[in-house]
Amino acid sequence: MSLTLDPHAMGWLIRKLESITPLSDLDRRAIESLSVSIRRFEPRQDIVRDQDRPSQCCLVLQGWVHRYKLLDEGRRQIVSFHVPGDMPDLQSLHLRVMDHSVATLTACTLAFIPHEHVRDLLLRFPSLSEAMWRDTLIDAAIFREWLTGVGRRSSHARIAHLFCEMYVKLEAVGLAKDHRCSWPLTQGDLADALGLSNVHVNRVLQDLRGQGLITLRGGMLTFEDWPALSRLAEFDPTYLHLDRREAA
Amino acid sequence: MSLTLDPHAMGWLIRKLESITPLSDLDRRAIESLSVSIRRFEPRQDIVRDQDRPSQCCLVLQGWVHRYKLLDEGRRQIVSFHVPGDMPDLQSLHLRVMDHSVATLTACTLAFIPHEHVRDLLLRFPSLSEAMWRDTLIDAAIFREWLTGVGRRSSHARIAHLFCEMYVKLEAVGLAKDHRCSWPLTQGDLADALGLSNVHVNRVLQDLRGQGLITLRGGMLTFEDWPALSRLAEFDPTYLHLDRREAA
DNA sequence: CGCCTAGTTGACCAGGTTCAACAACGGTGG
DNA sequence: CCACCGTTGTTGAACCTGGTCAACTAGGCG
Repeated sequence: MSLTLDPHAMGWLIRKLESITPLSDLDRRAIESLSVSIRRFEPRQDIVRDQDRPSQCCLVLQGWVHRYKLLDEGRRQIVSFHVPGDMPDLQSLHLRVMDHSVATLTACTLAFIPHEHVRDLLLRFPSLSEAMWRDTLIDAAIFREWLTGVGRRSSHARIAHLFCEMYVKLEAVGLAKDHRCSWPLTQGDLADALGLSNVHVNRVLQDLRGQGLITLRGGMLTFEDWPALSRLAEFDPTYLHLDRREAA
Repeated sequence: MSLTLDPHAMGWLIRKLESITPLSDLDRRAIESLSVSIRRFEPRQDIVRDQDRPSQCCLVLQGWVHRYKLLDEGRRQIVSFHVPGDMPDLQSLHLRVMDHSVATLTACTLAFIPHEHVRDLLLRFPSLSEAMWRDTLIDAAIFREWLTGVGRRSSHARIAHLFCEMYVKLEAVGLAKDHRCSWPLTQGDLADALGLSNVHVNRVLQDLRGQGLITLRGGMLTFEDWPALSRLAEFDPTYLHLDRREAA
């Protein structure tokens, strides 16, 4: 649990930031020089809780993480999913009190970086400050898209949309290709993210499978017909604000 | 339309930022020294459109503004409402392409500040950079709360929650008190913000009026029973991250 | 006065929820 | 190796919140 230098761990963060903005060699080296402490977590374990005042940020190295809010009578709203490279509570840097919880979905490896170190880094490297601010802005853009989905999209489109979104995010950091990716969410998780009941999620999934759009089995998701699915979802990845220089 | 120095205009921004974080004299004077161009807008006029690449940020000086996304078949999702002191497209500073539109709700007065001036200001005053980053993070926190509402709250609670939220925001910049505030939204706007139909909004409003919780007439909203309404809404203002030093 | 927008009402309808029971799966311990 | 158990997934039936459509009313403004 001591602070260690682990350039391999920081590689995830570099790759993630480079998926949304260009970094200089200097930036990369600055990130690599961060001391972090690495911790393993069980599946479904809280990392930070609503009302906490964290003094460090976490970086996902392995596994999936989610953020959620709890309401009365056990109602839960999941507000985001995170994969390696993401810093799910970067915001705690400037928002003292947590207004939601962060927890693992699968078994995870996380790196923790004290706020002071991050603050120091950002003061010394304004370009990194910009990159991380940008990251939190993309986070917000995804919230807007989810809000739009829950507010105005059919249950079919909502589920399809989340599939597309996560695939594109995973692909951007090299964790998915060929329209296949791992899918560790339960139907209950999906329901709580999309404002549906788990029964209904189950029925829509069967329908999407029946239409030959996806295969979902054993924690693996395959897009059998990406064009049809993304059309059904009205999926337009602009809101993810990826920096696709290679696509030019 | 020329750039002018207008400390009075910038007063709104100062008041807004001070509602969420302390500012130094230096910070305040730096903001006041910004050159801005002031423009008036008609009600329901677009300010920035989806897919645009704005080169300036706007600051609301008068009136209400909203942000929205358009889907097929005329479906609309409103993702936020903004009041004087807010900078609804501050994010465009780091997100080149708009993923939604910004438009007025009422007649408005807006100040425009070129991105370069803002960038320059933030580089010279890291504390302002922090304050504005924090502002965008609170923006995101509000998205999360809306998402939770649309996903998991009843229509009654959703409407009540929005009433509470806007009142607290207005009160924080001195635009509301005594549980009364102006309310320029149509029932259709409310519906598109909350993922409901306007017919249903109409019925819920009548119900809230019937229960003696609110009065809503002639663009004026009165909370007749704040405790009951905020309880119904499960409203907890933590997510607004206001800096309530005076409340200590 | 007349027009346009916003608000209101009723009747009908449907997407999605709830409840309850059961099946499939994976991991654990005997 | 198998029996057991908890979790996740699946199914059916009844129900209900909220949507749709269509008509009508009330204000606000030129």
